[in-house]
Amino acid sequence: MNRTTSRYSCQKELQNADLRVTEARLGVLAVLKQTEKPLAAQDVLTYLKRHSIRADKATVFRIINSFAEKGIVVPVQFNEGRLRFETTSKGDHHHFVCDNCGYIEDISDCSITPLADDIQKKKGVIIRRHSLEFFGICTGCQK
Amino acid sequence: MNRTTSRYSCQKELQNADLRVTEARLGVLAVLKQTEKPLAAQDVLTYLKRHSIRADKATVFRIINSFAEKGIVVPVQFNEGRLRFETTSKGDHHHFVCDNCGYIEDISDCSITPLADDIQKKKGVIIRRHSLEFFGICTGCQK
DNA sequence: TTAGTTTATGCGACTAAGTCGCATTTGTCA
DNA sequence: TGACAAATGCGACTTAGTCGCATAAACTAA
Repeated sequence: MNRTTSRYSCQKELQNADLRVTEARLGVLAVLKQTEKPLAAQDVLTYLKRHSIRADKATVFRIINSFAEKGIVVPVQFNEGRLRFETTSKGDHHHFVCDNCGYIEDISDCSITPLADDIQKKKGVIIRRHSLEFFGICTGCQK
Repeated sequence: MNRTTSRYSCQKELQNADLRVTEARLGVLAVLKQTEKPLAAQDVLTYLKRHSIRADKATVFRIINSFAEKGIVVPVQFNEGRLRFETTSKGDHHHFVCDNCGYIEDISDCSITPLADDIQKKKGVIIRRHSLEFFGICTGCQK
């Protein structure tokens, strides 16, 4: 576990977000921070169980929702019938999802910001967030 | 009901897609074609009931899935915990969704195709579809 | 037009994601 | 340390979506 997922740094992050520090919240934050791909609530729950952190399903959902409200995580969806979440600390990026094997790859070299600015000007709306996902076949599944 | 949602044109479209023509399918296709914004299965079901077209929930899901397989509709997701669908006849476009009132606006003057091409080349993946949604506050909710 | 085959549908049961209320426990701060 | 507010566990619940199976309807060819 590196600096950004240490217990201490997670603790500070929760406090900065005005959230009480609990075992469950530390665990949820840690797994979301140390995992590459966006996680569904069920994945988080499994991780917590494996690390002997007691937390109910409802609690995990409540924690994730509170993180989302505070802007610590954002929802991501891959047409799976459930939401995934990832930390905002990863910065603005997008995803490629393989339709065949579910492989997820981050796409970071693709800026949408100018497009968003353009839309804001033309339509008069305020854009706070966007989601861009590409679906197709990964290199492995092409063989 | 105009030319593109007439019973006859829907009938032809189903036949072209190699799908049997049934009342339920005609109804689902018609409502998806004549509605501006993407619809959830429940919305379709409500429309069918209102038009006295008898169709079970499972049937509607099966119909929508078969349409998606044939490329007649594509899934759209707004972080709602359910999928919406819209006809592909609307062409490549994206959406702005108001976080406050749920208002949906089509964004058509925003081309992602060059970006997708770029990613395909760089990463070696094949991109078949993408989804781009903007979330924020619509003009009405800013007042 | 009809008989026969294939496919779609209705029904009901089921799963999985996510929510909610309420009693209890835990974190925080004075 | 004690009081209060907030978080949690539990269980019931809702909603999206799926599945199997018997029946009904659509297509095909004669």
